[in-house]
Amino acid sequence: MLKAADDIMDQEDSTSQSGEMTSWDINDIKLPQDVKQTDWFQEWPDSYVKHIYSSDDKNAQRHLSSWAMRNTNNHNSRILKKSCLGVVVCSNDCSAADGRKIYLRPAICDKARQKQQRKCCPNCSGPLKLISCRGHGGYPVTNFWRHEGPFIFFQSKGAHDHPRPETKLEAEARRSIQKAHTAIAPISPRLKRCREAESLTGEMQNQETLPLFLSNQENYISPCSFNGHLIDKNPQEQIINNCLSLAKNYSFGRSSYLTEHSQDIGSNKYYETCKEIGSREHDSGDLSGPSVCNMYTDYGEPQPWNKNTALERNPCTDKCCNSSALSLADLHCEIVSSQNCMDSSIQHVPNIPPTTKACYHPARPTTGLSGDDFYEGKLHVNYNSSYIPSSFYHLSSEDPYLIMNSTHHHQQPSPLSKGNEWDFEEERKYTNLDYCNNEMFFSLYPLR
DNA sequence: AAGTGCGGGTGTA
DNA sequence: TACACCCGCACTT
Repeated sequence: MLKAADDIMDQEDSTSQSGEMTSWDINDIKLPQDVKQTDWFQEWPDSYVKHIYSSDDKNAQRHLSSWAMRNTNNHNSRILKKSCLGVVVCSNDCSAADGRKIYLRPAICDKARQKQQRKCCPNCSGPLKLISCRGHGGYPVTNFWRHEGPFIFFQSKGAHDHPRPETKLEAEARRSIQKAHTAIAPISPRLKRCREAESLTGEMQNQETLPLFLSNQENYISPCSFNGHLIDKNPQEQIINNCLSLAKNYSFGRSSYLTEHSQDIGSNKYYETCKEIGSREHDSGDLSGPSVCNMYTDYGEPQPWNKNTALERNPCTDKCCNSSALSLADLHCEIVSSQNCMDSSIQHVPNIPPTTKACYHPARPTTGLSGDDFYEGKLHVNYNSSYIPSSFYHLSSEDPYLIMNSTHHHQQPSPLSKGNEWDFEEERKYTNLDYCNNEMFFSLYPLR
């Protein structure tokens, strides 16, 4: 049955994302060698798809997926096989205040997953349950990875029949948040138990429990440096620093503009506004803070469970933008208190509505940020050509991202700018915006 | 602690 | 034979 289904799907899916013929199967003795174009990494591969990634693609190297995939032994050391674990939901089918359901990421480790299912729902404290994936003839969807020369071949079999769990990043982020929160605020044993559950499972994907770490600056009172160096080293500030680090990694680029004008993303208006912001900050002469590059990409096709995807880009044009140059220096933040950091000053930004699909441009160039950086949440630092806060472009509207709500902006001189002057045109040159035109959405949202 | 990859082993169709 | 799945181990994060 599975074989028959696969055969049908293979026939239907004759081309890959980049247009390469996919008349191959992961089990073929010989895979295509004359691949002219590799695919962009797919964060949410679904259905019977095949992709050919460059062996330089870090995400592909690590066989990453935002689905919760566990290793499956297929007794073939040349082909790595992974199967989907599904999604963890609340047995009570509870909803958050905003109506959204709880979709937690199953722990990959068997032991951790068992432990996870003994915990309670972070929303209603009800029991959690694991919805197994049965999208491949009643069995879990399987992903196959095979490294062949300069390429990494990927094949997915089956269509996920369950909602998307939170991403690994989100799960990790919330674990950290929860640890911080737990450390800051003493809690009741019951609440503690639930928070432990949240730490294990990641919290629900809703606006109540995925907080924004950095709030309006008006609320801040005590400063801390934030480029890996804390001014104060007391535990509370350590926690705050962690909190901010997460925000740094996950939230940059979620500017208020982006949030408020998501419908403009990808438009000339968006581009011009971003440019204007850059110019305004330059004019202000405030070059002490970081510059943040917002790059919105959304090349994914609507998914059954969520209509937006991230990290799905076209590689053919990406190279033209991969030398983006921006600087990110110290992030100076001010914090009212640890509690405010975690609670009152925390803000959620609504999901970017489906209107962002308006910027779906399969053949358009995007950023030079690799998906790898998204997963790692680290910076691209290449003083030859780039210095990029790299997690910024993960702007999948599905995810309850953390957004930096910044009303004051700093700007750090680009290593490639002339002296201390902000030269957007120069920046644009280095970032190949002329090539990318307005496909690369570029904004500067320094933080104070 | 959890994630990841590998590989031995078993059960089923 | 192919596939799913369990388990333990080693290594990484």
